Amino acid sequence: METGKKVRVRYAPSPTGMMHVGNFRTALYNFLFARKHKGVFYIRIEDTDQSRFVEGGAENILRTLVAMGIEHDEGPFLKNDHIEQKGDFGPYLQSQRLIIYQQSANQLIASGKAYPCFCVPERLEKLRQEQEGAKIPTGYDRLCRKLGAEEIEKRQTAGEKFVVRFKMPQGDETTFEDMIRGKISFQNKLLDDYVLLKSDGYPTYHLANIIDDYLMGTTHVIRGEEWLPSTPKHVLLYKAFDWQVPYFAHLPLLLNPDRSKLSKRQGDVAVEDYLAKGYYPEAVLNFVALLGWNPGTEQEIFSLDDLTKEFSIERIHKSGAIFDHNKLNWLDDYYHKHKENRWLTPKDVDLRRELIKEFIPAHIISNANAATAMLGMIEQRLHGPSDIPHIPELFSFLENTPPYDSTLLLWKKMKSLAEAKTALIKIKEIISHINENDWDERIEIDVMDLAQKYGDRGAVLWPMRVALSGLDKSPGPVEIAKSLGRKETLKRIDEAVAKIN
RNA sequence: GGCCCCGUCGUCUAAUGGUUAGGACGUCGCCCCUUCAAGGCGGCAAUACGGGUUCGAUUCCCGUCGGGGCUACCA
Repeated sequence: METGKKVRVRYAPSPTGMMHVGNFRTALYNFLFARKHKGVFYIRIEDTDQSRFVEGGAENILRTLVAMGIEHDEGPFLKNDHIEQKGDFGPYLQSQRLIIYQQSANQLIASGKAYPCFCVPERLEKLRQEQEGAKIPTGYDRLCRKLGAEEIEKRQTAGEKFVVRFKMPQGDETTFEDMIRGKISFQNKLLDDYVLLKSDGYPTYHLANIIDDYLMGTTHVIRGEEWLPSTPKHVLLYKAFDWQVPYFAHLPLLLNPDRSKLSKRQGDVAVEDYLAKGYYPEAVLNFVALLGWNPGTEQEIFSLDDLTKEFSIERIHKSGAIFDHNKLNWLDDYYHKHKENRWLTPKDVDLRRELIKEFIPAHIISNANAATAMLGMIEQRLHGPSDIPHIPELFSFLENTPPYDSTLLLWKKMKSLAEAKTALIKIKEIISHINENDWDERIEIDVMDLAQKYGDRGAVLWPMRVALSGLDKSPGPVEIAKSLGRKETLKRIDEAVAKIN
């Protein structure tokens, strides 16, 4: 690593809507790297594509970062839902820096390292099709590179639209050192005269990114692997400006189960989606941090502080990692059971519980005790937030007993249904004496007491459970009775008794 | 097609020349037990393939195969 120079890294999202989990991981690793080296972590918004502008996109990203507990030192911040900027290298929104890019592009033209190109999109499209048809590599044919100063001026004054292209040096090769992958080189002759400035006056990513990384003092560029192929273009641009090239680290991609780049279409990809579903931010962060990196120990649970202490760029992997929901669910469940280890979610706030509440039937919600019991029962048996939408199917027996055969009421150690009937009648007798107000506390004591006296607990508990749920597999009978309330419980037992004749 | 990157259980990964190739998730089985779930215990499961280098390769080199990314006036 460079000696003496203070580390400055950034997260530079394009505000196109939601925050992709892969982008979140990039932000997290940058954050961790900065903290680890006592450097600066700043945010820059790369809003140079007018066609992809999304109202509120930048605000949304900032909000998500706050929700995930990732704090930056410089850049845009949200105050009362409005963006304000902090730091000495601003503005941090590229749309506010247009003049800088334009001047830089002109400077490159003046020094002969870039040139205006008047080729219209239609020509470029046709060219590309011809190249594909001829099965030769696609790319700009450098037609406008040959234009003389006179013609350029003539066409510009005539008001012809143009872009500015980089004059790619021919021959030789460009090599750079990636902190994760080592030395990588590309042949210059295979590189395109790519566009720096678009005809609408906005810069492309390549131009704006390099200028800003330089002007904002970026020491290390930590970004996704999808940028690896364009890195030589970036290196050459730095050199054209005679600027020092920063260190690069290209992170392995997050993958779909089929190993393609993690994308919408194959499930949720936005951090906001997971948060909205009731996942704990700690679980998402812990999970994502371990995709492509680990400290080499057998530790699985990491707080943000742990990560800050342990993180090292040397231990980042080279190959992509599949986003496996099973492990995310397991981690989420861990944080659900170990509130004390959560560092972000207020201990008394439980989004997951709020989401489950929405599935409790109206007639139950009016009975506070029953509602609490049902909530607890459902909560305990879910395998993760992804189960929440399936509550209606999973717990449909709470609404209505599914049709079931009376033989299901027969406990495996019983000889005849008459025994089951007797047991049910005894259960009914006992619990019908319980006062509505004492229901919650007495039901368990009385039922278990009866089961104990029977000598064979199953002889009481099995028929009761089936009577209440209509299922061969379900939560315990007492749990269900509490969730159902006194009236419904008695009704279902009566129905079961009536089935046996 | 061209360029670049990658390749340890199904998944996330540990082990960078010498391990019975370790852990976690999932899965399967057992125990517990009123069913299920939970919990406890245990099992199955991997170095892509072929050549080298070496006394010895998961580890270093080459090739093959496989996967992915990029190939825009998007980032």
